[in-house]
Amino acid sequence: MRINTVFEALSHPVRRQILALLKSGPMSAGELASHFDLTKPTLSVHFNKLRDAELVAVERRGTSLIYHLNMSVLEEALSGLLGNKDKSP
Amino acid sequence: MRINTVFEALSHPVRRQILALLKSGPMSAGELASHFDLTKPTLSVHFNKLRDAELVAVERRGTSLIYHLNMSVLEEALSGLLGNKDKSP
DNA sequence: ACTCTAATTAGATGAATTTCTAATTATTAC
DNA sequence: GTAATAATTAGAAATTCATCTAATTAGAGT
Repeated sequence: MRINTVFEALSHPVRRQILALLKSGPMSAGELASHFDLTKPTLSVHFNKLRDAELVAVERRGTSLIYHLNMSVLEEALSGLLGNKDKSP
Repeated sequence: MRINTVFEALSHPVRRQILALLKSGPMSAGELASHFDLTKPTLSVHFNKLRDAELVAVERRGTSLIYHLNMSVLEEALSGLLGNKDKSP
Protein backbone atom coordinates (compact mmCIF):
# COMPACT_ATOMS: atom_id res chain seq x y z
CA MET A 1 0.00 0.00 0.00
CA ARG A 2 1.54 3.28 -1.15
CA ILE A 3 0.40 5.71 1.54
CA ASN A 4 1.39 8.62 -0.63
CA THR A 5 -0.81 7.50 -3.50
CA VAL A 6 -3.72 6.97 -1.14
CA PHE A 7 -3.62 10.47 0.34
CA GLU A 8 -3.05 12.03 -3.04
CA ALA A 9 -6.17 10.21 -4.23
CA LEU A 10 -8.14 11.43 -1.21
CA SER A 11 -7.18 15.04 -1.82
CA HIS A 12 -9.82 15.73 -4.47
CA PRO A 13 -13.47 16.31 -3.51
CA VAL A 14 -14.82 14.44 -6.51
CA ARG A 15 -12.82 11.38 -5.60
CA ARG A 16 -13.96 11.50 -2.00
CA GLN A 17 -17.53 11.72 -3.19
CA ILE A 18 -17.03 8.73 -5.45
CA LEU A 19 -15.95 6.78 -2.38
CA ALA A 20 -18.99 8.05 -0.50
CA LEU A 21 -21.28 6.86 -3.30
CA LEU A 22 -19.63 3.46 -3.33
CA LYS A 23 -20.26 3.05 0.37
CA SER A 24 -23.87 2.18 -0.42
CA GLY A 25 -22.69 -0.52 -2.81
CA PRO A 26 -20.93 -1.22 -6.12
CA MET A 27 -21.76 0.98 -9.08
CA SER A 28 -20.90 1.16 -12.77
CA ALA A 29 -18.65 3.88 -14.18
CA GLY A 30 -21.58 5.38 -16.04
CA GLU A 31 -23.85 5.46 -13.05
CA LEU A 32 -21.14 7.07 -10.96
CA ALA A 33 -20.48 9.61 -13.70
CA SER A 34 -24.15 10.59 -13.79
CA HIS A 35 -23.79 12.03 -10.29
CA PHE A 36 -21.32 14.67 -11.46
CA ASP A 37 -21.33 17.61 -13.80
CA LEU A 38 -18.17 16.38 -15.52
CA THR A 39 -17.46 14.43 -18.68
CA LYS A 40 -16.93 10.68 -18.58
CA PRO A 41 -13.26 10.91 -19.56
CA THR A 42 -12.68 13.23 -16.65
CA LEU A 43 -14.33 10.78 -14.29
CA SER A 44 -12.27 7.99 -15.82
CA VAL A 45 -9.13 9.80 -14.74
CA HIS A 46 -10.47 10.01 -11.21
CA PHE A 47 -11.35 6.31 -11.25
CA ASN A 48 -7.80 5.51 -12.29
CA LYS A 49 -6.33 7.40 -9.38
CA LEU A 50 -8.61 5.64 -6.95
CA ARG A 51 -7.67 2.33 -8.51
CA ASP A 52 -3.95 3.12 -8.36
CA ALA A 53 -4.42 3.78 -4.67
CA GLU A 54 -6.34 0.51 -4.39
CA LEU A 55 -9.16 2.41 -2.76
CA VAL A 56 -11.50 0.84 -5.30
CA ALA A 57 -11.45 -2.37 -7.28
CA VAL A 58 -13.07 -2.88 -10.64
CA GLU A 59 -14.85 -5.81 -12.23
CA ARG A 60 -16.26 -6.07 -15.71
CA ARG A 61 -19.84 -7.12 -16.26
CA GLY A 62 -20.74 -7.15 -19.94
CA THR A 63 -19.80 -3.80 -21.38
CA SER A 64 -19.93 -2.17 -18.00
CA LEU A 65 -17.20 -1.70 -15.46
CA ILE A 66 -18.40 -2.08 -11.91
CA TYR A 67 -16.47 -0.23 -9.23
CA HIS A 68 -16.54 -1.19 -5.62
CA LEU A 69 -15.02 0.25 -2.50
CA ASN A 70 -12.00 -1.24 -0.75
CA MET A 71 -12.69 -0.15 2.78
CA SER A 72 -9.63 -1.82 4.31
CA VAL A 73 -7.11 0.31 2.42
CA LEU A 74 -8.98 3.41 3.49
CA GLU A 75 -8.98 2.33 7.12
CA GLU A 76 -5.32 1.38 7.10
CA ALA A 77 -4.25 4.69 5.61
CA LEU A 78 -6.26 6.76 8.04
CA SER A 79 -5.35 4.78 11.13
CA GLY A 80 -1.73 5.09 10.02
CA LEU A 81 -2.08 8.84 10.33
CA LEU A 82 -3.64 8.62 13.75
CA GLY A 83 -0.88 6.34 14.91
CA ASN A 84 -3.03 3.29 15.74
CA LYS A 85 -0.90 0.48 14.44
CA ASP A 86 -3.39 -2.11 15.67
CA LYS A 87 -6.88 -2.46 14.25
CA SER A 88 -9.51 -2.05 16.95
CA PRO A 89 -12.15 -4.83 17.20
CA MET B 1 -13.85 23.01 9.48
CA ARG B 2 -13.21 23.04 5.73
CA ILE B 3 -12.93 19.34 4.93
CA ASN B 4 -11.50 20.17 1.54
CA THR B 5 -8.68 22.24 2.98
CA VAL B 6 -7.88 19.51 5.48
CA PHE B 7 -7.51 16.75 2.89
CA GLU B 8 -5.61 19.03 0.56
CA ALA B 9 -3.22 19.71 3.44
CA LEU B 10 -2.86 15.99 4.15
CA SER B 11 -2.01 15.21 0.54
CA HIS B 12 1.67 16.15 0.76
CA PRO B 13 4.17 13.79 2.41
CA VAL B 14 6.16 16.61 3.99
CA ARG B 15 3.04 17.95 5.66
CA ARG B 16 2.06 14.53 6.95
CA GLN B 17 5.53 14.13 8.39
CA ILE B 18 5.29 17.51 10.08
CA LEU B 19 2.16 16.26 11.81
CA ALA B 20 3.96 13.06 12.78
CA LEU B 21 6.80 15.06 14.33
CA LEU B 22 4.34 17.20 16.26
CA LYS B 23 2.72 14.13 17.75
CA SER B 24 5.63 13.87 20.17
CA GLY B 25 5.02 17.44 21.24
CA PRO B 26 5.18 21.10 20.16
CA MET B 27 8.17 22.22 18.13
CA SER B 28 9.52 25.46 16.71
CA ALA B 29 9.49 26.21 13.00
CA GLY B 30 13.26 25.99 12.86
CA GLU B 31 13.44 22.69 14.66
CA LEU B 32 10.80 21.25 12.37
CA ALA B 33 12.63 22.59 9.33
CA SER B 34 15.87 20.92 10.41
CA HIS B 35 14.23 17.53 9.81
CA PHE B 36 13.86 18.20 6.09
CA ASP B 37 16.13 18.81 3.16
CA LEU B 38 14.18 21.89 2.12
CA THR B 39 14.63 25.61 2.65
CA LYS B 40 12.86 27.40 5.48
CA PRO B 41 10.64 29.42 3.16
CA THR B 42 9.42 26.20 1.61
CA LEU B 43 8.60 24.80 5.01
CA SER B 44 6.86 28.03 5.89
CA VAL B 45 4.48 27.47 3.00
CA HIS B 46 3.71 24.00 4.31
CA PHE B 47 3.13 25.38 7.82
CA ASN B 48 0.66 27.87 6.38
CA LYS B 49 -1.36 25.16 4.69
CA LEU B 50 -1.50 23.14 7.87
CA ARG B 51 -2.55 26.25 9.76
CA ASP B 52 -5.25 27.09 7.19
CA ALA B 53 -6.59 23.60 7.70
CA GLU B 54 -6.41 24.15 11.46
CA LEU B 55 -4.41 20.95 11.74
CA VAL B 56 -1.82 22.89 13.70
CA ALA B 57 -1.91 25.98 15.87
CA VAL B 58 0.92 28.40 16.40
CA GLU B 59 2.12 30.35 19.38
CA ARG B 60 4.98 32.81 19.58
CA ARG B 61 7.67 32.43 22.22
CA GLY B 62 10.33 35.10 21.92
CA THR B 63 11.57 35.09 18.36
CA SER B 64 10.42 31.56 17.80
CA LEU B 65 7.11 30.30 16.54
CA ILE B 66 6.00 27.12 18.25
CA TYR B 67 3.73 24.82 16.32
CA HIS B 68 1.53 22.26 17.94
CA LEU B 69 -0.79 19.62 16.65
CA ASN B 70 -4.56 19.95 16.68
CA MET B 71 -5.54 16.31 16.92
CA SER B 72 -9.30 16.88 17.01
CA VAL B 73 -9.50 18.37 13.51
CA LEU B 74 -7.52 15.44 12.19
CA GLU B 75 -9.82 12.95 13.90
CA GLU B 76 -12.97 14.70 12.73
CA ALA B 77 -11.85 14.80 9.11
CA LEU B 78 -10.86 11.17 9.04
CA SER B 79 -13.90 9.86 10.84
CA GLY B 80 -16.00 11.90 8.42
CA LEU B 81 -14.56 9.83 5.59
CA LEU B 82 -15.21 6.59 7.37
CA GLY B 83 -18.78 7.59 8.01
CA ASN B 84 -18.67 7.60 11.83
CA LYS B 85 -20.70 10.70 12.58
CA ASP B 86 -20.39 10.12 16.33
CA LYS B 87 -17.13 10.42 18.17
CA SER B 88 -16.31 7.26 20.03
CA PRO B 89 -15.39 7.67 23.73
C1' DA C 1 19.06 52.84 17.28
C1' DC C 2 21.76 48.71 15.66
C1' DT C 3 22.54 44.01 15.30
C1' DC C 4 21.49 39.20 15.56
C1' DT C 5 18.43 35.43 15.19
C1' DA C 6 13.98 33.32 13.77
C1' DA C 7 10.76 33.10 10.54
C1' DT C 8 7.91 35.03 7.20
C1' DT C 9 6.14 37.09 2.65
C1' DA C 10 7.02 38.21 -2.39
C1' DG C 11 8.02 36.95 -6.91
C1' DA C 12 9.58 33.69 -10.27
C1' DT C 13 9.97 29.12 -12.36
C1' DG C 14 9.27 24.33 -13.42
C1' DA C 15 6.30 20.45 -12.53
C1' DA C 16 1.93 18.39 -11.69
C1' DT C 17 -3.24 18.41 -11.84
C1' DT C 18 -7.75 18.91 -13.78
C1' DT C 19 -10.45 19.26 -17.49
C1' DC C 20 -11.95 19.08 -22.18
C1' DT C 21 -12.58 17.03 -27.20
C1' DA C 22 -11.36 13.41 -30.31
C1' DA C 23 -10.02 8.89 -31.12
C1' DT C 24 -9.70 4.03 -29.45
C1' DT C 25 -10.74 -0.44 -27.10
C1' DA C 26 -13.91 -4.00 -25.42
C1' DT C 27 -18.18 -6.41 -25.36
C1' DT C 28 -22.67 -7.70 -26.94
C1' DA C 29 -26.18 -8.41 -30.52
C1' DC C 30 -27.70 -8.78 -35.08
C1' DG D 1 -18.27 -8.50 -39.70
C1' DT D 2 -20.98 -4.31 -38.67
C1' DA D 3 -23.28 -1.60 -35.58
C1' DA D 4 -24.34 -0.04 -30.87
C1' DT D 5 -23.10 0.75 -26.13
C1' DA D 6 -19.87 1.50 -22.22
C1' DA D 7 -15.82 3.21 -21.01
C1' DT D 8 -11.21 4.10 -21.81
C1' DT D 9 -6.69 6.37 -23.51
C1' DA D 10 -4.34 10.33 -25.97
C1' DG D 11 -3.23 14.95 -26.44
C1' DA D 12 -3.81 19.80 -25.38
C1' DA D 13 -4.99 24.00 -22.55
C1' DA D 14 -5.63 26.26 -18.18
C1' DT D 15 -4.83 26.21 -13.52
C1' DT D 16 -2.65 25.06 -9.32
C1' DC D 17 1.40 23.49 -6.54
C1' DA D 18 6.16 23.08 -4.74
C1' DT D 19 10.27 25.10 -4.58
C1' DC D 20 13.95 28.42 -4.74
C1' DT D 21 16.37 33.15 -3.90
C1' DA D 22 15.84 37.75 -2.22
C1' DA D 23 13.69 40.92 0.65
C1' DT D 24 10.92 41.84 4.86
C1' DT D 25 8.95 41.55 9.58
C1' DA D 26 9.29 40.60 14.60
C1' DG D 27 11.54 40.18 18.88
C1' DA D 28 15.68 40.21 22.17
C1' DG D 29 19.87 42.05 23.71
C1' DT D 30 23.58 45.42 23.79
